[in-house]
Amino acid sequence: MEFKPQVTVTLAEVAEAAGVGESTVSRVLRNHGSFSGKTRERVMAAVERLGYVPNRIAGTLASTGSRLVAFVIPSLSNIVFPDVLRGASAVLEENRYQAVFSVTDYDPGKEEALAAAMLAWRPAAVMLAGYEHTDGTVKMLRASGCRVVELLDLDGDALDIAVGFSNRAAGRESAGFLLKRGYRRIGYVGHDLNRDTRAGKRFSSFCETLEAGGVPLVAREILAGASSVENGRLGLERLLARTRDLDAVYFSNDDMALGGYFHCLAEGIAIPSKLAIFGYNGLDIGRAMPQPLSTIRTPRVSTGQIAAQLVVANAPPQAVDLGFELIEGATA
Amino acid sequence: MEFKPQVTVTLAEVAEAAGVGESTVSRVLRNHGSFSGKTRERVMAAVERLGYVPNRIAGTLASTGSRLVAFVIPSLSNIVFPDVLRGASAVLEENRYQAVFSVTDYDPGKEEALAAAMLAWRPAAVMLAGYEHTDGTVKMLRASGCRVVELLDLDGDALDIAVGFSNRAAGRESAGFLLKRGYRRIGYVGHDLNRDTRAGKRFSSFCETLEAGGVPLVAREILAGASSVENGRLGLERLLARTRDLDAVYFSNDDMALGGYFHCLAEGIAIPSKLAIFGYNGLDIGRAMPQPLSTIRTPRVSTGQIAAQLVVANAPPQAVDLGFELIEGATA
DNA sequence: GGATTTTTTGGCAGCGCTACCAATTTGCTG
DNA sequence: CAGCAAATTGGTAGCGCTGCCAAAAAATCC
Repeated sequence: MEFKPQVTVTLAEVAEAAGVGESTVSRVLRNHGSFSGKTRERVMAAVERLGYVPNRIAGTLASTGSRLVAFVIPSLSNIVFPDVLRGASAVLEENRYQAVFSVTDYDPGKEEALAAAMLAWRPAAVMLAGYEHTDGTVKMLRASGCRVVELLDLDGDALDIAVGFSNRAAGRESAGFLLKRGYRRIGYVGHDLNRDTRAGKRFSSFCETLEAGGVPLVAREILAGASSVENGRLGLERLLARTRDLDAVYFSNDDMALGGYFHCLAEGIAIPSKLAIFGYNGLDIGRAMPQPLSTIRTPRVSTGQIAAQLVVANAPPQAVDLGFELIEGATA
Repeated sequence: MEFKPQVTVTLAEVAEAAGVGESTVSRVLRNHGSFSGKTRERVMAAVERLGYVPNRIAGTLASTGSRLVAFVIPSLSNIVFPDVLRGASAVLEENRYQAVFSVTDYDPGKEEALAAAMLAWRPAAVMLAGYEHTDGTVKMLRASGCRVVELLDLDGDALDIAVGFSNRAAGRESAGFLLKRGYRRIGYVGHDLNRDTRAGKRFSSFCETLEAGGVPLVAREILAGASSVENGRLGLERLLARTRDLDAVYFSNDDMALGGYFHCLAEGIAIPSKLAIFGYNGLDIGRAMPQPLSTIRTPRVSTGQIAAQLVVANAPPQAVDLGFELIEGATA
């Protein structure tokens, strides 16, 4: 079946079929400029009859500004990014923008290569996670002249637009909450921090806050892989095997925390009396647990929405703090 | 900062700077055709010096075939689709293809509109979920001449390429498993089936198999919203409130099943002795549960990978059955 | 060394569309 | 009905690149 035909109908053919000029067809189709109702009908009839689909590649090349928005994201496994994409894509679709994406696997070098590939499409904007980019990436983005949006981080200097919240503040508040609740032997279970720099920021400010409170972190278990339920479970198991008497554990993410929760369930460790658990992200899943997860709810979808809105509106450079919400839950 | 400059360096400028012709630069950059090592160096130096980024829009227009792959997916909340994108994007990136996507919210009308918008970019292929498309969508895709890949379903006739597995078979095997285990009062908790037609197919063949086994479905609870942990919990609660003595419940998805599991935990309902739970998808989370979830593991990532590989290789029309795996788990 | 063959190279016509400008038609005013 | 403004319309030059072809340069052969 579908092999090579590719019988492309062009604007010129529509114009001829409708008996009008090319520019008239173009104006009607974009609903831009003026034309009579009768002309409009003739053109639309021809479009319909020929099954014409405008060629946006050609249109973009001929005009200025592309209605493409490029996302260069670290991962699709970490639910954060699909959530951001979801928020953004709804807004973009409404405004007839098109989203393109690629995945860096938290590798700054790959980010640079992919950003370059993206720029080749001359997007209206490039959206990236956070502030940690190679010099090459920064230079390229600066030179490109296209809008740059850095997402989900506010601890640093934005290249252009930034939308998100402070991960440091999130770490700080998490620690403050645990301190306030009276926990004194606190541990940490996390995934690879070198790659996920936002998790790294949360962790370091968490530790600082604990120290400032006179209750430094007792132990940590950092797993090489990605954030996952399985790793959370494994991490807590290892941590507890090594360190006795912990009374609370901070997890780098809700899925990790859920894994820890499962471990406690399986081992009969009472939560929170014997061990408290605190997560990060505020996934829906945490609310459905028998004991709602204590965590920080982050504005993932709205980060995407706001970012997209700013791009569509061609807003001036700015940093938008969407904040986050500490959820007390029942696990800490 | 970044406001309007957009100082675009063009191929012609690079050619001039390198003291060679445009086509020579083009050949060097694409590593296509022949040129001497010395020329190569001169060109690369000029590219470097000017910070030239090729314009793929122009390149695509001038050449034939676009290296863009369009995904028209129902949702980004349902983890299935990020997983598919993940598998596909890795393969596409390796082959210098670019992924573009948009989200239909399980709305066939929106699918048609978005597919049309996608086609305007003249992609090499369009990837869609399943076989249920409007006549308009089908006609458009057929006429477009671009490759069409239908994902995650094999119960129907493919337009061109199909990659996935049979949802009917999955429903059948799930039912067969529960029957074999001796469950006799079986219920169902699911999300909106009109929208998610693949879940609908699983459900109907599940019911047929139960009936064939002489043990028809006892009760069902179908929630309006999307598949989620919260809805699973709520759904099971409602189902049990209405129908007593169920001994097993089939959920439309693992996250729904997890919600059901949480409900049982909270209510002290013993699993599986008092109530068995069976899911669908085989998410990682199911393996980390204190009692591993009984479910069907679907090849989500590899569906994306294979689909992308076939497109990149411009393979002939075919249907690829990736199968699925029934995981016995401990909840049923 | 001259004749061929092979490798490199540059020129230029589009790809399908939009932006700009000028030409034409229509509508109104007095 | 002339006279002018406003609304429509068509022509056409690119947008930046690739593909084709022919010219030029280098390599090979007898």
